[in-house]
Amino acid sequence: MSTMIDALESLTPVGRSDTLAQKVRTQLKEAVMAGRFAPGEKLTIRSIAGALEVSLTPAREALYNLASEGVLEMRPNGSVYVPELTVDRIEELTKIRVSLESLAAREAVRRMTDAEIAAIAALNDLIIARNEEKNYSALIALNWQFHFALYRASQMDLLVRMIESCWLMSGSYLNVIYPKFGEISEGISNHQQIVRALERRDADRVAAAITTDINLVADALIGAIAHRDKG
Amino acid sequence: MSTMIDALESLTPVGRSDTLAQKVRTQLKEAVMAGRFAPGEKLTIRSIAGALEVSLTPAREALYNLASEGVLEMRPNGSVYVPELTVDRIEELTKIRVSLESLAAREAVRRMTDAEIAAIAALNDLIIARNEEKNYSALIALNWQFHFALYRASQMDLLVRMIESCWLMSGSYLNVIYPKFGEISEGISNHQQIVRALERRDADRVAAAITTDINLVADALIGAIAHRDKG
DNA sequence: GCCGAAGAAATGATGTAACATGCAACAAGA
DNA sequence: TCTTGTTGCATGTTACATCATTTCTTCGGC
Repeated sequence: MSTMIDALESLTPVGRSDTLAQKVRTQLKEAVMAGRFAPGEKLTIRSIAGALEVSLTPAREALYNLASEGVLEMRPNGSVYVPELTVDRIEELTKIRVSLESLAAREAVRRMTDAEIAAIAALNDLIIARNEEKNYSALIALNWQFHFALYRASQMDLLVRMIESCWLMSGSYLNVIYPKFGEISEGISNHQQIVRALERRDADRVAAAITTDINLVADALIGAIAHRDKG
Repeated sequence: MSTMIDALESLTPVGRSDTLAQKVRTQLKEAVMAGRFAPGEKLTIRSIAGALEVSLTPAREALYNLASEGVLEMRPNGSVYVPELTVDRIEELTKIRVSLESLAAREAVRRMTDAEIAAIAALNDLIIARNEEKNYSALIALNWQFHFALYRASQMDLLVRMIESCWLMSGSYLNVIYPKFGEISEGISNHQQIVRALERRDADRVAAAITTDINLVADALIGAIAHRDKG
């Protein structure tokens, strides 16, 4: 009997084929985060519908959904644009992220199991490995997993959703700085600090290290923009 | 000639009538915040479309928009529900609000002009007056204006939007506690503290008073829920 | 009386057409 | 040449028809 239950539990939920709107949303999100759209580019409902070969309805829904999430920008006439990359915007986002992610980290420390901490430490080892291999696309994905494994441990769903929004909003910029940022040893050593502080369950140090992490990324981004605007 | 120009200048821009979707959104939002829907109630696209006499398209857009904002809750099958009022949810929202609104308040203190501070003080005087008159619906509206006049002074648009989301999410609960809460003198005296701290441009005290304000509301809400679940 | 299957109703998802609005190129007149 | 009015296209908005899925109802058998 127990084997049956195990078998059942091992089953992965049937690939609930997403709705078209969700598929469009996913594709758009990935395209934006990969920087495949030019900042300021106008995304019309019909152009998206045409490119992805769906009708206006799901295209519109995906577009407006991402706009309400802040990943895209909606102007008063209803047109949707790819947000511009400005220093002010990054600085604002950074302050918000520090605030929200520190909170999540502190709550996570209180509720985290040893197993969860070990899982995060393991993720960090993978990150170090990928960094040495200079496999930056894998590194970005692992970095996401590392941080959100921590935040999810806070057991605050709303908070995690808000942090995800922030990451999506800044995500389009991340690819601007890799691989440059990955090569900075500070980022890696700071991740080590997060893990160590977690193992000691020192909420203050975890929050401080998270803050450092966010600021390192922000500095790299602002540097990249300054470089771009100059050259 | 000058009279003609004066005539033009006297014209007021025509009130750009909102789209149907926006009107539906507004009505739904207000209904939710006024507590006119039962917690857990299912809101179908067709029922909304029928009640407001619009087609499915704007009804659907408004519903999904509010869901993505967290005001309403979307289940995996696409159905939209009015969120339940739980202690956990309120506690989570409270922590997030403290985090975000403290940040906004601190930034606001740094950038606020004397005129803006005076405007907020004036709003507070109005709040006191409405409270004495026991005009609680006006009080709720003024309280909103008071807080957001402060937050907007931070000049952080993204942050203000996020705070608005939090207020919308907790807004449906506010009417549960008024007028009970309004009669608590702590809320009023604490507002005084916010104004005083602003006038001294003491960021720490402003943030502390804001935190107190949020926690007072949260306590009142949790008390109301406990009372409801008991009786 | 309880359970389950077949059918019916409700509901969400999608496509398509018609409509309204805004914008830009273009033409006519001063 | 500059201004202004016009026209056509691009685009968002809304309604409606249709399909697929979920959910409810009902009825028959155990």
